Amino acid sequence: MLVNSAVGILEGIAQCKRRIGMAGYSGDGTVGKALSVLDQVAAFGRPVRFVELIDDSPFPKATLYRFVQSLTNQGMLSFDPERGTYAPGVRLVRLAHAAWAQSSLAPVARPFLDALSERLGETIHLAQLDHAQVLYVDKRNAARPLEMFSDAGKIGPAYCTGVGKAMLAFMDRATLDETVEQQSFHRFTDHTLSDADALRAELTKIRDNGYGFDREEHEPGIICVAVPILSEAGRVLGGLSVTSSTERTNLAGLERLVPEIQKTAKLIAREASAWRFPDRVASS
Amino acid sequence: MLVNSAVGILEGIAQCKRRIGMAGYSGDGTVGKALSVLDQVAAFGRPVRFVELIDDSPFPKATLYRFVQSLTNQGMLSFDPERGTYAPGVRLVRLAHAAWAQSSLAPVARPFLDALSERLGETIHLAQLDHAQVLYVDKRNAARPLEMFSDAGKIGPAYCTGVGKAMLAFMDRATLDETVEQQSFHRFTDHTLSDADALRAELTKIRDNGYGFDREEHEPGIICVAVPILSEAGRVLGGLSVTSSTERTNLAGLERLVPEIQKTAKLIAREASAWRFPDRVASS
DNA sequence: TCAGTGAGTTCCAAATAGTGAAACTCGATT
DNA sequence: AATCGAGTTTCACTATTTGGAACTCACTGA
Repeated sequence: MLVNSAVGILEGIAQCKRRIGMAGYSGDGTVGKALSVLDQVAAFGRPVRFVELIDDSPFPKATLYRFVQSLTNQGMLSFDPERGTYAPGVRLVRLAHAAWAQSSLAPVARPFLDALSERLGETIHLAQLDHAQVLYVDKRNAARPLEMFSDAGKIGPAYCTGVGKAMLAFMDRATLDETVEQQSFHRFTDHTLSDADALRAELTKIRDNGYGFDREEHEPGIICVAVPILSEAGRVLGGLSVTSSTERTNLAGLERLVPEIQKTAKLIAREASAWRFPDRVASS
Repeated sequence: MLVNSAVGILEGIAQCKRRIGMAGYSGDGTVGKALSVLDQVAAFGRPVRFVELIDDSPFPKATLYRFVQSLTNQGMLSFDPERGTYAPGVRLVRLAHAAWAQSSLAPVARPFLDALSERLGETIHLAQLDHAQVLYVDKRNAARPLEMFSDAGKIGPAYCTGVGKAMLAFMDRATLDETVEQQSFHRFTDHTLSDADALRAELTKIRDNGYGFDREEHEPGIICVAVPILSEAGRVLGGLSVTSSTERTNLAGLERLVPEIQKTAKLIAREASAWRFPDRVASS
């Protein structure tokens, strides 16, 4: 299921480009621009030369050069002097540790995922939305124990994954519109929903049912069922999915797991809202 | 061993502040300033309110406010509207995945760590230097399989950990001086080396031996033996350590493992150079 | 050996974007 | 109703960023 994530990344870039192309990107001044360079480097998936960056950058040479310098000084990029290449820097790993521990559902959800995994014996994904993409923050694999960053941090398209659609289905209207706008609708398989209308129709069904499927939409032979993780107020916190293959089961088989999955999603949601950091002693 | 890392972080902040205090910090313009805010948020270790940030920030309210806004828009910080708190954002997790895969020793070292772990049955750490601190990029735990970001991304002090000292011992003179300069020499235990001279003497011994110990210097009862991972040119790529407790073994016991550990370090180094791994992890 | 090329780096005047004191909003507290 | 403090916005001032252009340097091929 995650095999195609490289494609997902490429789409991500394509999307970025489009946005950049038109009317000035992100909009957060110098900081936003510099961070877009970080993304660009990360998206290459391999150490990258300065020229490669300049080739499709909205910034003029000198400007890009200074960004890259700054980011390197800051440890956000690491520079290989022998090859003259840049890669995302280790400082990010330190920061991500904090992010994962504080801003992701993963630490809270861990025991529940463990339990669900043990009971179902299938591959489980815990995901959140990062911009318009699905970001996998934890995973349980039937076969082998999870592997560090190799799984967490991966991204995938929102419009054609179970978790993606489950999360989209429960978003508020404004955010949804914005997010749908940014989907690439690349046709991974014959079953991929290929336009916004088809997606919206599907989302309506998912909202009604409370769960949704991935019907080999991302990868042939791979199916999954997913539910949203919702806060008490109804805000989308993340998504939870169980993945299998058409060889091992079918949609009906997955559907039978829904109550179990929903129960886990509820437990995670409850724990997430309960998991308040010690409130500061009111000094007044 | 990692329990005290919060203290390490706090020291890190203290160091930063000192540098900021004098002659304008990092020096990378707006980008550097904004990133220092990111660090500040991450260092709290919990979601943090705007006031808490302003309390010890070198920036005026409005300026800090804009930074926080930009970072939040960019997904580098996530904002909890219910609580009014900021935490490092999930975008970092995505970026770190790329960093970990491309700029760290971890992917390359994985099979060797697995093998060593299986053979020794003790806790193993793989670390690199990030600025003046030890950054753990992978870990094997005797008891349970490693856990995602919960371990990778943690940081610790360089002057009182096995891996830290092993790496320092083999650094070139200039970088070493600079790095020693930045150590806090906080006394975690009675055994902690508490000044630069003691550290330098210890480093000389480690350089001569080719390996070094942590003699309960960071945490009472916790001992470890560590070796550097050196490129063919003799540059420090990282460090590898085996940790245990005084209850289970002693320094002599750990010392017997050295050949095994060194062999693994060599294998990792060879594989890393084969991958033509970037020489320097941190900035120049 | 010497132009030619292209990656990477530096320069500087013009323009933009960042700065920060102060004022304002809004909700909670007295 | 008045006070307080967190968070947000404003705006004149100015420091920073911008980006075209020129430069260095290593490499290539005649």
